[in-house]
Amino acid sequence: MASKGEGARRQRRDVRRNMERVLEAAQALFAERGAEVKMCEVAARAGVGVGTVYRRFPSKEHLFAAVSAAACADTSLGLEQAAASAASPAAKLRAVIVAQYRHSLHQAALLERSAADALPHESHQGIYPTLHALVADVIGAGQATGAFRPGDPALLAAMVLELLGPRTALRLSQLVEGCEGAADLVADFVLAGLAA
Amino acid sequence: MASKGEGARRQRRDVRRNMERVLEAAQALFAERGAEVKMCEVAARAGVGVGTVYRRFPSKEHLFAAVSAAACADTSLGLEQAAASAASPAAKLRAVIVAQYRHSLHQAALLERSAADALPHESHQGIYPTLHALVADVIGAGQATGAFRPGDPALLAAMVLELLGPRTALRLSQLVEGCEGAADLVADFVLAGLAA
Amino acid sequence: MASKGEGARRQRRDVRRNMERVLEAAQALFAERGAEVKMCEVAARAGVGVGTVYRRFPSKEHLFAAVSAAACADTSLGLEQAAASAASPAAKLRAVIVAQYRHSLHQAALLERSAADALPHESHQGIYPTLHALVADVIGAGQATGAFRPGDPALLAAMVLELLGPRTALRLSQLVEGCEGAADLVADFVLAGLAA
Amino acid sequence: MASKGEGARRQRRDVRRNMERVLEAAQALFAERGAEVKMCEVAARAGVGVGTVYRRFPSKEHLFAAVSAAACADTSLGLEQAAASAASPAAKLRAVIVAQYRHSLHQAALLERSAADALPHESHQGIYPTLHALVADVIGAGQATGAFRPGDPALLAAMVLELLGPRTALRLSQLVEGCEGAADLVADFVLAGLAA
DNA sequence: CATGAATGAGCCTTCATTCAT
DNA sequence: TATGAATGAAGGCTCATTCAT
Repeated sequence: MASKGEGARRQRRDVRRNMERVLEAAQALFAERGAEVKMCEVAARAGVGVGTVYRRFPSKEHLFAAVSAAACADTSLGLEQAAASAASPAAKLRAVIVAQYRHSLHQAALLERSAADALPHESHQGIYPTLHALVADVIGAGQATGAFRPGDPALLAAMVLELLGPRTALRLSQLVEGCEGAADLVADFVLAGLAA
Repeated sequence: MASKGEGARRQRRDVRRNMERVLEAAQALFAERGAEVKMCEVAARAGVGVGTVYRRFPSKEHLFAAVSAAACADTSLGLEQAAASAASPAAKLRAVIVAQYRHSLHQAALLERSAADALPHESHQGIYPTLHALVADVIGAGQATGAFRPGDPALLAAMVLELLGPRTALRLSQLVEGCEGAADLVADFVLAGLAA
Repeated sequence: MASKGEGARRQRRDVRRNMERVLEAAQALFAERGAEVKMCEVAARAGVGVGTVYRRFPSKEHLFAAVSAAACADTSLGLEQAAASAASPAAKLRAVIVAQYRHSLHQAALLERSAADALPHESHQGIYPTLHALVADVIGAGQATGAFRPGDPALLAAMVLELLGPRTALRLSQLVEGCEGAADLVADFVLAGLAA
Repeated sequence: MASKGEGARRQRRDVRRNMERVLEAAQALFAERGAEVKMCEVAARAGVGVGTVYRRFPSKEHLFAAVSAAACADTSLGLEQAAASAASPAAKLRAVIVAQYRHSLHQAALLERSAADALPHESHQGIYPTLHALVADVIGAGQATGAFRPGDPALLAAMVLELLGPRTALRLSQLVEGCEGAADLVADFVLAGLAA
């Protein structure tokens, strides 16, 4: 009995480990090549059989959604912290941009809005709703302090968000050799564009 | 002889019409749903058989490239004209943005950078090289007149380009109900971001 | 009226010319590459449209059969003449072999027994029945004169025929650089094999 | 653990059985009708889905090559043994002919020279090079002992080979009701044809 | 009659998903 | 529970055949 409990516990640990490896593998591959990766590739990279992948995730779309959601949760947290760590709206905005760029580099394909397309019905919306709300809030706050020029915060935020997509982060980071530089460049531009 | 010439001429007209319908269908479908559309869908939408599509375009990739190239040529022309029609760098930039937004709405998926991915070899690069050069020139000119702040024009142009993608145009246009408004919004933002 | 008659006559001549060109083209292509040639290739080589080919030959199989039959008729004639032109059975046999080899070189794929397979139902049997009868007769005659060893002439002829196929002719001719040499080689061998 | 090992072993046996059935099916169909058989026919005859066929053989050509290679290996072995089992050149030659005829009956289309055509690149050449070398050697040996008449052994062997093709074997065997008789007939003829 | 564009059935191949072991 | 072989629907492409001009 004891040994069976042992075995069960160990097995449960293996199960969790397997699931983690699947998620890691999927995350890496989806980030690299988007939705075109084959399920058996994910399985192979995770070192498990396809069946094991399907045991946890009923379909490719579900796997994609799960990976995507995990990436979002991760990123969301970083964004909140970044926003909280700065005082002025301008500084908050810059911090958010930097945080977003930092996360983007490893998740380009995943964070794309199009990612959500993969699971149209019961899907989550990616980080963009969160990010949009955050940026709009900061812009509103900045307008209240007179630091930013007037205008519909939601609209301005939507525009700023266009500069915060993962592909954008990727491309600009390649031009400046580093995501810090890219984030700074964009932050300068955005702050100038919003300045009163 | 005369009747033969007649027939040939008429036939050639029909053929051209068919080809145009194929291109239109492909353009519409690719723009909507990217490269995932099925060839038989294109054929069906054009009102022809698959064979007819393959008669002009040896493969799906060729069709995609053709549609893409056509869209680019079209857009490029509009961009040149827009740039030429304005005097000051700021006005040029605004005109370019408006022109790009106008074209983007019907070609979202096609103008995407990713479009080029579909035909890796011997493929054209989309309008982005052209657009980038154009914007960088304008920015350089603006810096020369002291209208724009200093900074690497190529880099600044790259950043501005991120706001000129077809998906961006699409999304912002939906928020403001109209591509004119979206283009103005972006132009205001960009000009403010670049102002000296 | 007269001119119409003129036109009709001329037209009929054109028609015949077209048909001949189609047959020539088909003969050349089928001989080179067997049944895998495309109908449009035949048409192109003949300098006509596909429709014209189909006007004369209801299907690819019919065209193949026609070409094949023509080749057979041609060859058959040559074989009869060859047999008639020699006195002794041995000389006849040699003459037949030479004649067959001469014709084979331009009709390899066509003369194949497999050619008949293409049109299983209403098809002709190629030259092989004719050739077999001819050879069997000659062998029988040779046995009657004591020049050849005894044995079922039909069976011996069947065996000899295996050395007279177009592919065989082709291959041996390539080894000896010339169909004359190949035919002689085979004739020597066959005559020795049949000698009393 | 034990049960897992059991399962794995049993599964591996099933897998092998499936592969064998695929090969058998392919061998039978290719032998009957050449390269024109459809992959789904092979699959159906093997009692599996198409996917299963493609799991082992990346393409139709690969399958064809595999079947062909297997047939060749099989035949080659038999030929070597036949040659080794006889003492005099004449006996060797007869043994080789018999062996070749025996194998041919079930592999007509596969052993054809044309088989190699299916996979132009990296392909094997069928048994014919082997068989040719073998026969040429035997002929050379026979000439050395004075049993066979003089002449280029390679050339003579090429001619003899024309009587050893699978189609020939098939046809002659049908005439004499049995491959033994056919082989004897051919052997008698060949030995007479080569006799000094 | 000639033409060749159009047709579409059918083939090869891929890959998400299932299920026997 | 893990495995990965098996499945088969579906997509890209070809080519014999038809038919409007």
